[in-house]
Amino acid sequence: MSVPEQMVPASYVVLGLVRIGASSGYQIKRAAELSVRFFWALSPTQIYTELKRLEAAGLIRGRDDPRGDRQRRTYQITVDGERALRDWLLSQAEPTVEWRDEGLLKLFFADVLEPADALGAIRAIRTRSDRLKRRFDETIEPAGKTLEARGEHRFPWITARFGNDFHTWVSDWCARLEAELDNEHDN
Amino acid sequence: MSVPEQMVPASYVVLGLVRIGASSGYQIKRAAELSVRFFWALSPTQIYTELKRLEAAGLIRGRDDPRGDRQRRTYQITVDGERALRDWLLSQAEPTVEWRDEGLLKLFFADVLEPADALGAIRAIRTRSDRLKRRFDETIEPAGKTLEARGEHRFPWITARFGNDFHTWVSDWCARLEAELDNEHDN
DNA sequence: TGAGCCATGTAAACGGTTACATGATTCC
DNA sequence: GGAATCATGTAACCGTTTACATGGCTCA
Repeated sequence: MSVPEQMVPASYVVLGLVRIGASSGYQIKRAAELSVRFFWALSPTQIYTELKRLEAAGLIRGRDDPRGDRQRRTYQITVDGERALRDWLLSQAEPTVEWRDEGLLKLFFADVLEPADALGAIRAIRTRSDRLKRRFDETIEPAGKTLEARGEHRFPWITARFGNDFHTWVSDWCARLEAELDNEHDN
Repeated sequence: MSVPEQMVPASYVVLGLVRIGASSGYQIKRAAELSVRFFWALSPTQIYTELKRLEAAGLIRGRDDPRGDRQRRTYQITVDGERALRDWLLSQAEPTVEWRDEGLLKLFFADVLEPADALGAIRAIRTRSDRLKRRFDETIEPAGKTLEARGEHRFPWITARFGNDFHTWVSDWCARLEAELDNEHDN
């Protein structure tokens, strides 16, 4: 207990998902897929190693909880874990952000291309956001809404709305730029 | 030449920046800081190793070009390099995107906090975007505008406007949400 | 009976960052 | 004379992904 342990944001994702009800590694994997994966991706490998580290640090407590002959280990957050989660949530340092977008990279270098192909670079970003927006409409927002309707948590839905609104905004921004450049070409 | 070599997006950033006029590693570092760094960060280490790899692959050609006694190596893109850059720009695969945002993560878990502290999580995202928007206003957009005014490239400016508009949008989205939640609290 | 999901991991590789080192030039 | 900038790198580490492996359960 009170083992300091180096915590990275991914640690808090796993800790937080255990806190709000995902008890096994597999459940965390599925919950992440329906929620945080668009602004913090987690691989199964990472989830299982993080669970072991959190348990060693005393922030979660695990027990073997098989379903028939199928092995399973479930976890719950400890008092130390609650405190660690709150401390992180309340920490005043500017939250880190990292964005790696091949689409914007291609847009940046689009001067190298013919005008028609440069337009393709914009369209690629728009198409991608349209696809991702559909994911938010069809699965991520409904999942958040269900939680909210059950009176459990509201911020998962709010965050899903952010993702949805963001992709709508990107799509519109691209459409406006395409129209602008199209117009030039016609003159 | 025509060495296939494994190219990652970072390779194309370096190749592209050489293409549009940054000739030495240090110049690439500075150019990246004023342009692509917000949607694809590059460390100096990466730049110098990437330059060597690109040269070994025949995509750029380098020569020692010291300034006085101060060493310097400058590069220019080759015909193979031009083709590799165009092939990447024209590739039809959906452009990759990766977003890791500690701010949205904290928002997602904000149910754990008191309403007043949850509001702090939103404000943190807004404050960060306000700061980044200032960076776009003060340095990144002007740098792109200068290029455009000189009739060299227009897409660096367009991309800078995307970044600027994006942070404006995020800030507004957060302000609306804060107002919404504030209103609840008053009732 | 076989596909798909539930469930948990290990080993190796990968892309990228941090810390550090060196030395010249410019400009106040 | 000293700080800031120009200029290039190496070694070690870090977080994450990919590929792979194992096996049980569910349901058409």
